[in-house]
Amino acid sequence: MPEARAWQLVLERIETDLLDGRLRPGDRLPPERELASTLGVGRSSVREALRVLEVMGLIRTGTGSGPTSGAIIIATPRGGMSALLRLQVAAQGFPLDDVVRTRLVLESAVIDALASDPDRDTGDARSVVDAMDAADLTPAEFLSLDAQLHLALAEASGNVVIAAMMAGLRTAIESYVQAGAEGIADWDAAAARLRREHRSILDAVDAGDAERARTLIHDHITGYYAQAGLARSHD
Amino acid sequence: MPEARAWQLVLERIETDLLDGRLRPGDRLPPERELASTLGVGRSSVREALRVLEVMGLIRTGTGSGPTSGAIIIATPRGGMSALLRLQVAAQGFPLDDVVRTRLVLESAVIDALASDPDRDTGDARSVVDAMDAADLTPAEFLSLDAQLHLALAEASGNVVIAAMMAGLRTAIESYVQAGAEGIADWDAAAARLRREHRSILDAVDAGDAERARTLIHDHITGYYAQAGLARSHD
DNA sequence: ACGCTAATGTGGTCAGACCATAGGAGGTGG
DNA sequence: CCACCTCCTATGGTCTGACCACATTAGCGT
Repeated sequence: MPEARAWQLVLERIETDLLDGRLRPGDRLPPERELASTLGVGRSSVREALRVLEVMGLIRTGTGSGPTSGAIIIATPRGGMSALLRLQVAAQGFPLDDVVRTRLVLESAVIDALASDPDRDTGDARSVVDAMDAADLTPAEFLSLDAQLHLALAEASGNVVIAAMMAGLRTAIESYVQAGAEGIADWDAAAARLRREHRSILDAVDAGDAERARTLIHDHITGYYAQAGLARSHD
Repeated sequence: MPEARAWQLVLERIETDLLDGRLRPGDRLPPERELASTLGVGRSSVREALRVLEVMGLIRTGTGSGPTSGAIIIATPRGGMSALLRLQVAAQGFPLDDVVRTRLVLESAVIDALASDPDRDTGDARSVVDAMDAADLTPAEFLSLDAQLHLALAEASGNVVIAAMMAGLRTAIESYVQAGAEGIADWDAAAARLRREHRSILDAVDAGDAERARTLIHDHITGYYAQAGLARSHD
């Protein structure tokens, strides 16, 4: 039954080491050659496993010598989630429509949690909104700040899983959002509207009006996708 | 500027081929050796990229000859999402608590969507609930069916992104759920309660009572985690 | 004590070899 | 002509060994 492929063995070993606490964030993995001989597999198999961990955001690899070299546990979930969602959308495993709807669900949850949390800190989000007032922003720059804003809100809600998913969903549809922006006739008017909506949402959140904030964010997102020609016939 | 590492080049090539429609689900990738020579990289670099795609659920590889051999685009997001979330939880990138809260958000959204959809089909979910009535189920079997039930609901809602995320979140905390079950003193009573709650939820959904269904699913999940000793102090 | 240089440790990559497997081609016997 | 068996071929899976690039460190010479 030794069906397990060599690289899976490496992956499993590292996973159990993580679960059992033998490996913790910040730790360095053994050198590839050592891992290979320890586990009785070839170095190429070790590398395949490490590559997976790297793309998933669990490790960072560095050449050379010293404390920053080798494979280090970092556990930054953003990159991995983005890569996964982007590739799945590209491969048509995730319909664009479902991505947008999922974003709507998560965004609503974030806004709801924030508005209901008396200890909320929307300072970062306010800063981004202020930065979006600059008059000479290109659509690309504006949309980049928009992504930052929504991400800042997700982070302020304190749920790293949701924040990672939001970042990933946004990345996955980034090129489509970009393309949609170019199809908007009066960009300045659209941007002005988005600015107003952002402030309204933040005001509702800071006022603790969860219901109003939820409605606003819903309309904000569906409105944009409708205008950019990305939405289907859903609510 | 040829900073890109060889395997990233392979990954990018495949991604752009997907985005441009040169590769579609069901298609076969060129053989590893051919890809390597085409892109001017070594075969091991190609393999590292393919390994990433495989773990993310984009391709399936098969040895031998014929139409089922080679790397085939499949785009089944479940496996990739599960692997990512499981590893991130193991590496402490995702706190268990946030995973549970995210599950709550998604599950509520699923139930809400189902209850509000006049064309809903909860037949699969009903079947699983019926199967859970078997008297001689071990806790492990019972929990496995429970996972199936929640997944069936997610699928019935028609959003594959949410379904994949739910499956992944469940996988990520599977071992903890399992451990929690063993710590429950009166398992039979707990299981009976879960059965009742499942039926109540399905009844509310089929009755189109979204609000009641939402409340029930919330209490269902938080109740279990509280009993299994997995929950923190949140609502 | 300082500064340059060589050695060392590490990931990144490639080339080549071999194995296991699955299908197909082609021969062989009925 | 067909059925079966055998060998060939294409493919992924793995290992080994060899380089390279890079960053640190040890050691040497002044």
